[in-house]
Amino acid sequence: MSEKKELSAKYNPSEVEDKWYSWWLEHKCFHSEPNDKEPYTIVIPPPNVTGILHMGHVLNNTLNDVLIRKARMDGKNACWVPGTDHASIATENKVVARLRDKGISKEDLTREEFLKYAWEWKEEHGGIILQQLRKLGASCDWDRTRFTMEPELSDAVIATFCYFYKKGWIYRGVRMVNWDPVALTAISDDEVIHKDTQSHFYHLRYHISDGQGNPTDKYLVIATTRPETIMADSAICVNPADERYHWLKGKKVLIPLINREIPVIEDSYVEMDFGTGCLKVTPAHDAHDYEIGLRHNLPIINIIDDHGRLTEDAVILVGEDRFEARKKIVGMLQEAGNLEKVEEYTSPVGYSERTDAVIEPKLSAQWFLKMEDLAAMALESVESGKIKFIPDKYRNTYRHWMENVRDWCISRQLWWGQRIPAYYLPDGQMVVEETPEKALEAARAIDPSLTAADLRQDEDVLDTWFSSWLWPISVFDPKRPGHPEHEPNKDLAYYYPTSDLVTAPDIIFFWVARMIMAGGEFMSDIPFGNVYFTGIVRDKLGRKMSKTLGNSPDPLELIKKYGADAVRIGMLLCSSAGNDIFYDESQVEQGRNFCNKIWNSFRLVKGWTVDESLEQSKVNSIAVKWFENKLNQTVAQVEEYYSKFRISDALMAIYKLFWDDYCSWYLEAVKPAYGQPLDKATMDATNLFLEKLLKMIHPVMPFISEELWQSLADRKEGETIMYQPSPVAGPYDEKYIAAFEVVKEFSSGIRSVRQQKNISPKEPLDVKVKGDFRVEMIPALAKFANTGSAEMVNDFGDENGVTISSAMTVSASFISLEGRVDAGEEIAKIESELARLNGFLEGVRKKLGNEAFTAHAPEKVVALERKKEADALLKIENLEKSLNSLKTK
RNA sequence: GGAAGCAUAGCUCAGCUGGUUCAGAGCACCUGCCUUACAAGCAGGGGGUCACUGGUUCGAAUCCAGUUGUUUCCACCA
Repeated sequence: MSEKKELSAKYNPSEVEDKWYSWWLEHKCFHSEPNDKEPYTIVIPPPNVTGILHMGHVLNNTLNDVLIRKARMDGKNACWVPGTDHASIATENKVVARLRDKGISKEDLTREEFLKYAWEWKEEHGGIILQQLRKLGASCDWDRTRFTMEPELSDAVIATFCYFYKKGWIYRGVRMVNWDPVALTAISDDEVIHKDTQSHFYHLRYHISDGQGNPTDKYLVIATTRPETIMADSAICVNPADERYHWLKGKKVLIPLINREIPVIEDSYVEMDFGTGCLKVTPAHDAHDYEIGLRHNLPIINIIDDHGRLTEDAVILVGEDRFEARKKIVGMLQEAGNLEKVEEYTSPVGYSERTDAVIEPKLSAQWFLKMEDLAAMALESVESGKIKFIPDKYRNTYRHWMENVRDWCISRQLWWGQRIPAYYLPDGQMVVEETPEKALEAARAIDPSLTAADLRQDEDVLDTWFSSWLWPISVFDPKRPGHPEHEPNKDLAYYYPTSDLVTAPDIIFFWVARMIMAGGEFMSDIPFGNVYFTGIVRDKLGRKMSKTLGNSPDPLELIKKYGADAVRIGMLLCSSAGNDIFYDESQVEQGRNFCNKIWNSFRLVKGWTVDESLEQSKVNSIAVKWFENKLNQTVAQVEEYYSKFRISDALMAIYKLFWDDYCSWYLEAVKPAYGQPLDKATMDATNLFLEKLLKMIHPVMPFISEELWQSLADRKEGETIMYQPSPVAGPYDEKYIAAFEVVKEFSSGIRSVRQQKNISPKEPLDVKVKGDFRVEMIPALAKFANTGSAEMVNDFGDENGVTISSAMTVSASFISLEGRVDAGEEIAKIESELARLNGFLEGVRKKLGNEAFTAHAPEKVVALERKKEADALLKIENLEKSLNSLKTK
């Protein structure tokens, strides 16, 4: 890597990124094996196998990579396990859509044929996202890549199902589920999104029956948004306290159009002041109605099929789509005189998160996992502080959910996923076993005459989260889930529990909580120590990034344009934990500029020559000493930020250290005149500083740091910055740093005077300094501000022969510039400063004069006030002298 | 409807157990500069009643209450 090449004035990331990523892979830099070091483990939140990298992934994986690279440099055995999720609904949808394009309908295929297509498609298109992560610089241990549906992990899922079934926690039940008529599956409550939807409120007349099934003139009015379901009505319900409807007691009414007779019942569920106070009860198509139906033993009449079409049982409009049927039935009701009025109405309607179809409440047989005990344990893990959430506020959300948890519907009516290992005997009995062989064995224990062909396996597959919740365990040892008696293998014993989890808050229940449950159940231990919740990436206007809005940039394009390091910086700069990220390309631009700055600082130093005979100048010695202190101070600060997961603060501290302190002050201080050599001590110090700085930026900017680190010195074969120890914070002298700060401020002040007075930076200025200013710092001031003579004086004023024409103060130091300025202007300036100071002094004195203050406030605070008073007095005194000397001129 | 969080410069956010880190940072902005590392740069500069109203306190951006705005989560009325 040491070929001498002219370095370009601009950093070119694309040249170095691929080079180093392949180099890292070649040298197995990302691979981890258990050893005697402390492990640091992260499992990736597995992206959908068919997913494409978006900005959310960029944020999440950048944070993961920063943590893992930092841990690696801190000497831990860092292991980041990558992988993908089979995402049953999303993937099956994609496969179905793909087949449709080919003119093939899922219904025409057998399960086996469909799965063959799905696997083919997965092999072809799956895992693209993992390739994309490499572009970002993710240092995953690719040898450990897992897929939630690979055979071993599927076995783990099946074993887990059997385990809980045998424990009695998995049961089959008829429940009102959220049916997605497009995906043709039930989805969990959490996957339903309620959106306010503009619809209509139809007021319908139900005539009272004469007892013979004939309508009378009397009628009641119900209000509904779903008139197409009236054929499924089982009753009309009113509140027993509603006096308006007491006359209805014991009456029967007729369903319009089909004239079926249904009873009027009473239930306090009905709100008297909502709608008309009469509710049509449709147990098959509404969750609440179902509950009422159960209470009152009402028949369940299902008139909507899986596709959302009306069935034979509807009597009318058979075969029509539910929304078509709604339109038509409204016309029919109107014609029949049953439509009293129609109101505009906005109500929340459930949509499928995956397909955006309107959810149809549907009664069906589903599998459930009891949550009570699992949730109690998972809640305790967080409440007790064993697992920390960052930011802490998510504990509230978590607690609320855990205390109100409902049983988990784990079955999905899909093919892509782990098929439920329940086998039905011809007589309807059921056995649950891990393999068909074991199932047959169990079945034969019931009926010895049975053969494999007699058993019918359940058609449903398991919810994808039922495999993801095992992830922190199964990626290491898939034999453990479902078999807590199985001795953990070497990997699991070493890497579990993992260290930190970085994920988005919207899957806190889907995934985070359930991993905690699985960990507790199968490992008797938490799955991770810290959970860092990222925000949601939004655009500048605060909108969620989405495909339909087209406001989501393609991360790969960004990487191509700005470089991966720049994209990482851009993402991190605006990401405090748990807050949403307002993404703006200008942040990535800032990242790119930073890369370029680093690059050029390297170019500068690289161009210097050393003259070993040269003594180190005073300026250089000051600069080296100062920067060493400053560096140590910043390292300590950065470590503290990391320990609190304040990644963007850590980055900003490093950014300022590199750019402001190192480039703008340190390098400017030691920079030799053009073509001049540098002394060896300073050169060595500079290289050492650069080396430390590169190590500090490596976790956030892996590529440029490796590139420059490799060219900074001759490296041994296979050496990489990835495994260099993080800089350790040495002691630092805060007073020295503060003294240098005064130099910086005076330098800025003098530059400012130059600009105002149009004095060229090349023209030396004479200055006098008084006060706390450290004499030894004068050479630094001279270099920064180009002072001709700079000397310390005891006092300003004519008696010392010093003419004051411009004065400034920094802390308790004063500086004067001679004969450069208009006296009137200076007088005005000083007078306004005096006024400000006197006001300040007055405030301080008032405070000190307040007995309540001096009596109650801690001594330290009072002392501080007294110091403020003294400092102000000193400043005032000096300014007044300056003023006098100006006025006497 | 229930719960939680947030409100500080044009933007994004720091500001820990009230007091020199108290009004900050980065970006953006304005003014000079193509000064031999970098115009993706350098130097300088302006900008905020800390949402509002009360309270506690010697002292409040910070603690308490209320108001307004906002975000998220949960539940959902047919």
